[in-house]
Amino acid sequence: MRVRDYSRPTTLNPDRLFGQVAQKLAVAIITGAVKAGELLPNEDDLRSEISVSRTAYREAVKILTAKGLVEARPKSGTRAAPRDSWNLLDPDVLSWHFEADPNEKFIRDLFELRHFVEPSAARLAALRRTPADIARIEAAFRGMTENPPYADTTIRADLAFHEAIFAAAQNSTLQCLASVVTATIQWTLLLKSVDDRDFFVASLVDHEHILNAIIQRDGDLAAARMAGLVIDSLNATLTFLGDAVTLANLKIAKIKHTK
Amino acid sequence: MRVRDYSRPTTLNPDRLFGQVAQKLAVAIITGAVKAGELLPNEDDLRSEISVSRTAYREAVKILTAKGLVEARPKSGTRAAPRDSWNLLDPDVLSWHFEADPNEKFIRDLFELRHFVEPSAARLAALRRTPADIARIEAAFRGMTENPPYADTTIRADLAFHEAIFAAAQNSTLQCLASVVTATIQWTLLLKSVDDRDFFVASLVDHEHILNAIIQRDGDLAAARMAGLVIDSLNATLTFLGDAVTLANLKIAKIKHTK
DNA sequence: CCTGCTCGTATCGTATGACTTTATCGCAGA
DNA sequence: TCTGCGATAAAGTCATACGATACGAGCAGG
Repeated sequence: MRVRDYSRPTTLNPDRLFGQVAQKLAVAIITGAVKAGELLPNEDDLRSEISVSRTAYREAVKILTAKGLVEARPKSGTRAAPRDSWNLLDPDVLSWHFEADPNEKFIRDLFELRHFVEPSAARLAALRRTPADIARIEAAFRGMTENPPYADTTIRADLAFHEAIFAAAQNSTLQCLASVVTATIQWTLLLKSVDDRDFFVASLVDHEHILNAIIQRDGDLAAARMAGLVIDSLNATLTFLGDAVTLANLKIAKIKHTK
Repeated sequence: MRVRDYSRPTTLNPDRLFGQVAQKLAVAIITGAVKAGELLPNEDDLRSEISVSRTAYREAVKILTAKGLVEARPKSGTRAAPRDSWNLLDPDVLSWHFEADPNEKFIRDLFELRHFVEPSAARLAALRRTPADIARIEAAFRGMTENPPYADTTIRADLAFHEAIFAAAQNSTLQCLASVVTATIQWTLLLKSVDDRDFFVASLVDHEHILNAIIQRDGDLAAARMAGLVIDSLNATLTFLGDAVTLANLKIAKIKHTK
């Protein structure tokens, strides 16, 4: 899929071997290429894909185990785990989903969760923000206005805007959900009708309103406007999601966009 | 701390060597015994604690890396990561916190997040529940009423009650936050004034109200009553949290309780 | 023919030693 | 003082070996 991944490098150094193996296996599980049955036999995998040692393979499996994607039992083998035991909120698991065909239910679930959480985060941010928080949010907003609509720096600024709001909420556990928000934003960028200037401008206005509400310490307003922004994003995303979306469509869309 | 851990065995087979090492290291990081600096040198740890091979040690480190607790860089060493890069919502990370002194800010954060999320989950459950969901929630509720107040089975039923509600909400990503709820419940049991019959009875009534609201498909009511239950839990928990709580106090409290 | 026991095999867990890669730090030279 | 190169330390990778055990196949007995 080769989606530009804006998430900071968390676990999987893509240049490290075990990270590559982990991602490869993870994608195989997420796409459903490997169901909830046996994993590709150790040695077969080693031999066919890239010849890696048992060490690298096992460390990759340990990473997947830690994220709930596989269950290794002493002698029965290493099986892919059922979906409801995956740590779907793990940043790596979220980003691995970009390598698979878009799953409409999953994306809807993500937006639903975001819709529950991010307005609350905005409310807290309005009530608790420090001057430093304001500065950080404003800086991110400036990054969105001073760069071309869908440029790389603009997108990063957008993600930084939302992360800064979560940080301003001063709740360490809530902050872990910022990765859910950034994931939905990336899904929107990927799925919505491309080069949509109107959407961009409207989104910019939404962001400004949120920023102002936070500056004014108006928690309810910040929450309401954040909720509105989430709804708008979801709608923009769903324009594409209605049809059966596959990697093939997406590639076509991206090609159209670039040329 | 030796808290009875009610979370289902996720990653860390406690009988497996790498799991023990991972937990030991994780607790050292969470308690702050290891700051955001170097980890205990590889060989030292191997030699002093339990002599484990490099294999086991490295696999433990990989688990911690996957959960964001440590960052391993080729030459600079394996350092404990700053707290804001931990996956605090990971079930294992949550349960490892029970091995450390209670951190009031952290527990408040957990409750705050729960207060944002669980009422929404209850609302969705009321709107989307299937007959099977109802049966599951009812079974859990019966488990709470038909057993002695703070018995093991009762506590498990309590946790099952909340998990069943999340399941009924039919949102895979939301469901991952059920572990946050179960963690707060365990913190409550650990911290509140023990053998508090009044609290138990009141809690039982709250649970019944929530169950009825879900049966009646009244989303708003279910959400409101769930919010109330969360607030009550928090208050019961904070009666103890006001003072400086240490493992020592807790042990005393538990001893008092048992004799 | 069916049941049950035993043994072999596959696979994970653990251990060990050696070699490679990479990034940091310090030294030397400009 | 600044620059750059090399020594070095730690993680990463590989190969190999052995132990333990769950599962299944095959054999023996009813």
